[in-house]
Amino acid sequence: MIKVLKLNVREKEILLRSYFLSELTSATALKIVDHVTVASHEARDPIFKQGEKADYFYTVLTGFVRVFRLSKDGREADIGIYGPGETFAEGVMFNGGTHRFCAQSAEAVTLARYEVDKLKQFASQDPAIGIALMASLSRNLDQALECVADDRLHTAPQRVANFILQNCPENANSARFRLPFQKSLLAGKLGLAPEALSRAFSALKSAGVSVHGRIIEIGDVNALKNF
Amino acid sequence: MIKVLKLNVREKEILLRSYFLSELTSATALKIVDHVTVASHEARDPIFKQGEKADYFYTVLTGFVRVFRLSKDGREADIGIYGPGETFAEGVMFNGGTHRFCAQSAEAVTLARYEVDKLKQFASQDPAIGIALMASLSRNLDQALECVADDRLHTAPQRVANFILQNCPENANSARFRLPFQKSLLAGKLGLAPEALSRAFSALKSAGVSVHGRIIEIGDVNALKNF
DNA sequence: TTTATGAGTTGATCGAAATCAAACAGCCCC
DNA sequence: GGGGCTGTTTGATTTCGATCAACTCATAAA
Repeated sequence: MIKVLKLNVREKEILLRSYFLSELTSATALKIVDHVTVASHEARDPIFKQGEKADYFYTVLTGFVRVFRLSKDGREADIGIYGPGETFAEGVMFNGGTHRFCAQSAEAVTLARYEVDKLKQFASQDPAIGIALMASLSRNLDQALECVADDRLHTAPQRVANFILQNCPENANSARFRLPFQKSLLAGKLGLAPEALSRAFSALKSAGVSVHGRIIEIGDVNALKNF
Repeated sequence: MIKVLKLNVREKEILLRSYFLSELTSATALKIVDHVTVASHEARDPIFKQGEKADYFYTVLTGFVRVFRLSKDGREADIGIYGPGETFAEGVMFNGGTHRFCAQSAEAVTLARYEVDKLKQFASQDPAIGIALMASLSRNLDQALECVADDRLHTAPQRVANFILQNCPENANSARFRLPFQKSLLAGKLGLAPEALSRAFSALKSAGVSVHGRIIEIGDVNALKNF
């Protein structure tokens, strides 16, 4: 079930700090925010499906969104998980206006929706808007390329180690953090079956990683880097 | 060995028809072309290396370029092969000015080089330039996401079948084309070892595909789609 | 307290592709 | 023609992760 609303104050705050809009002067950002609508989705709602006409692209305000390809035989492959402040599906502004992937709320989410036509119009008037969109596209492109390289070079435990390291403060040698979403979602993001993720965590015990529910504890960050 | 030159007439033609510049009015495109330099590389020359400062991004004029991640232990994973008219490494305009991947000429290539600073300046003055760059980024993003999905959903023979189908005319039921580059390069692009590509071609014989050197013949396009 | 439900783990098996090794084909050069 | 050199193929083996199935654990519902 979707509810569409205008932004409240808190949502506006989040949006202005998002990767996309934070690149802009506040005057410009506010002009865009004025044309944004909010969509709320319950857990596991479809947001859009591949093949559908694309009228919007999105920035996540709260929750996590799973973007995936659905194959002919019904299997799904995740191509990205997007959280608060991240923008997804901006590609539809240039690829003929059709979604090439499916998107689904992993849990209850609120999304800011940008109208494609409106944003195109804005971008054609103000170079700064195009540049901010480029930065967002570029960020997502880098992540996708990183993902391809990671898939092709590293084993399951190594990919999990990488993910953990991305969530550690840079300098400390021991750390602890909480997974922001379900393990099954992380598995998909890393291109693994849930069983493989579980086994990968086991394998990382020897490198000083311990897992209690969603809490990950890292005993020795350097050991993990060399795994 | 690199030689840097100004564009000749033929190269200018190719460049104006490239995915990036063809999005622009010819006046705007010509203004950009005026600031482009040409770099020629022999086969297997490094073009840039990951970690290097990035002063340029590129459009291929002739030949093919291989972009890849080099891992700590010296293995390489391709993240893209770029041919005539395609633009690569535009991401460096926004990711802090450092190359995150290596690029190498697969064979003798000529490249058009755009100065990052100059292009940023142009983009901040003329919205159309930003939009053209976005289209290029968007194209490369789509390809990268497609690649992730393909890797994760399909077996080696299926990925090869997909590649072949992309090179077939849409309607005909039998077709024939010539690989534009070495099989080992194709293997890398598809995330396969050369041996696996070879075996994948063998597996596709049963679907009516025959291979003689670089010539690929497809007997039954529909059979290939259902492989 | 039971029962149900969903997430996660553990075990056993299977399959796809990497790896290692060797044979083979084309091609340029002497 | 013979000798490299490179690219490709074929064969044997191994490894990683998917898959299927059973089981644990926690939480919610009855």
